[in-house]
Amino acid sequence: MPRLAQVLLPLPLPEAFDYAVPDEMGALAPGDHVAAPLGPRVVRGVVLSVRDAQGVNRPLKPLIEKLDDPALPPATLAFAQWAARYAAQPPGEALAMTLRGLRHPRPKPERRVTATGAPPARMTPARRRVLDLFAAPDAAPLSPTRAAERAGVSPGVVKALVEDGALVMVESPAAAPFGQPDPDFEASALNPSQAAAAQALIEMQARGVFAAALLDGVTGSGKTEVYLEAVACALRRDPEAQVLILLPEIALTQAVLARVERRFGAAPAQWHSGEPGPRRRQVWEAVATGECRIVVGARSALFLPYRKLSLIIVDEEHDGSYKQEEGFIYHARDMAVARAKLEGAAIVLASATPSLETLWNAETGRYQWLRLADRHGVAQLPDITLIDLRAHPPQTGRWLSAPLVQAMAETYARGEQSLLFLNRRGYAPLVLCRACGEKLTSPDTDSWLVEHRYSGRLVCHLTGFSMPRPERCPHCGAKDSLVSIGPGVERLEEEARALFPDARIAVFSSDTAPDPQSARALVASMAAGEIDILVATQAAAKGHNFPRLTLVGVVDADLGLRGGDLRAAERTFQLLAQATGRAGRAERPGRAFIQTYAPEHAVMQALRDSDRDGFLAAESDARRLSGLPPFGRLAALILSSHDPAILESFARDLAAAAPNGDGVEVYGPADAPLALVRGRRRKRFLVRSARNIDLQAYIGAWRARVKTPNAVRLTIDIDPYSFL
DNA sequence: CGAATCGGAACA
DNA sequence: GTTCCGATTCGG
Repeated sequence: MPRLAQVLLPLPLPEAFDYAVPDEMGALAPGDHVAAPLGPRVVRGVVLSVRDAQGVNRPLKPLIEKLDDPALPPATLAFAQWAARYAAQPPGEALAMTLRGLRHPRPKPERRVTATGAPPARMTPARRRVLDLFAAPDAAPLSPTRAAERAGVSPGVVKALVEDGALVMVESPAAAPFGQPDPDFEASALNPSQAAAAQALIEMQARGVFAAALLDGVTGSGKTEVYLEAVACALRRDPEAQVLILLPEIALTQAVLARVERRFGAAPAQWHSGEPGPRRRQVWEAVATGECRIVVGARSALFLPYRKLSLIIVDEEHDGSYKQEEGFIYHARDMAVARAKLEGAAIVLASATPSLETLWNAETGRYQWLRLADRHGVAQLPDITLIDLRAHPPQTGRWLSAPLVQAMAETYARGEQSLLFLNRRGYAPLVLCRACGEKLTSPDTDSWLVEHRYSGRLVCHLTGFSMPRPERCPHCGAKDSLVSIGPGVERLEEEARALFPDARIAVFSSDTAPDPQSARALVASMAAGEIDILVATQAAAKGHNFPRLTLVGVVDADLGLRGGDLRAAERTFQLLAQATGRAGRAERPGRAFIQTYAPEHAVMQALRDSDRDGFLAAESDARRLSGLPPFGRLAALILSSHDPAILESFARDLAAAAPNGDGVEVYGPADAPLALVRGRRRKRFLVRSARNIDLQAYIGAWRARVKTPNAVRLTIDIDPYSFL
């Protein structure tokens, strides 16, 4: 009986394709890679299933060959398909993410030298020192540069010895970019609270089935040590077990990598976009074969082909950068939980400010809730004061109120450090023309141009467009009529300099610290006390310990609350809690001042009282009443087109075609908050449903009722986070 | 995703 | 009538 294979191709096709399996191909199993003909070309595909070709009613093309890449484990394949369905994307898109690491070339073999035993034609002291490196019978080959370094000679000496025949060049496969971890290498001492949490995580894993835990502890409570014990436990329990540690950003990666290496005596594999291609290929293969046991990575590491994934850690689980907003839109934290379920693995979500969704899962008992109460050392939480800007308005063109300036002066006089927090890059968020009132925006886009004084340019933070600050208004041509409206960190720095001319002042934003190295340098200089006043965006809000920092001023606490998306209050609370948490981390007590026009707002009250649980309870009640996540499901449909008329009429057609479903409400179409981006006009629908409704199926049925015109792009965002 | 094909515009 | 280019469609 001829056989037929169902093959998933890593392309945006609506379903898997069937191919005939040539008789001579031999065994073919799900997960195997094959070369399949597609139209005029040959593409890679992955076998989903093989069955007898009975009742096939169309002629099938035969597969070309079986490829010898390591097969995708069943759970990896199942996860890719599940993820695609959840995100309402074609299944091949998820497979494409899984196969991403295979597209890079393997690293070139390393060339190293070793001694042949033959004496060189001529012996010198330098040559002697090189040959001595290989004197021991079990001496390992070294790279030429490393041999020269170790012997303290120039590279030419090594090269000459090779030419002489005393050394020989050997090629060996590139070394793995990770080591084999030893779970007992260097366990850290845990305080009682940490030990109890670690023990709970060990017991959770002992059950050997899917289980989730929330590791909930303020900054400095030592979450990392606790979850590394859980990692050790996973490695110890099963010599083949693999662990994934997910991090929101590359900037954080370095610190965590160092701690993992210290704990297990070996560097973990890294997985993020900054890694060179050949290294990613190596990690991909080692993950698939099971050779690599710990991966520390960004969200895309979730799609790697783990052979035996036993534990997933999601660090800073509340962080918004887990949500991928372009292409394949997904939330890595939520998908990590799904993957753990499919793998029968354990998962630990760690945060000082857990998301409402996670907290709700902890409250309802779906996740085990582990609280780390103790703070490392003697630091205490800062004393928080709300400054009502209606009562203490700064002068025009100034942004710091009198009470905050007073506190800064006291702090400076004591030789202690202040941090001014304003989550706004550049000098001014808006430039407008005094003559004609025109607001300067990016070409074909509604978003304002932000003035950057350091670079002298106007920059669009949305599209990346930038231009020199013009002399004349581009709209009416008036000269010197452009005025900068509102503050950014650069302008705040200017104000701080005017107030404290002798203070050492620095700005910390993604402009002054664009890469991890410069960020580390700034952090080090702050920690060393070389800065008196640091003006910072959220780049500095998390993770750094500044012992001499005793004052945090939040310049515009209301900033995040505007714009009105459903997580605005939650995000503001998380961000400001982290920012104010910077103060007073050592022996000195800290103070935080929060400038706001709405001191009566629940977010501000909760911040003042350090009442996270109270705030979240109130926020959670509000969401329950309105049926928003996590109490209901939410999805966004975003339509965009260069042609406003087609967009308008399609939006109307789509609205009319929305199926009536019990427990589903469709809102829209509405203009997206940024209605025009890069010349494309955008409209949004929002779909809300009860938790028990299959929202993806509803949207699928809806979309099938109307043909999307070619001029319109339709994007589906399940569980939207951004409302732009 | 990428090749093939379609269709309109520009050209001789 | 021919050629060229961008847009659209199709693939098992």
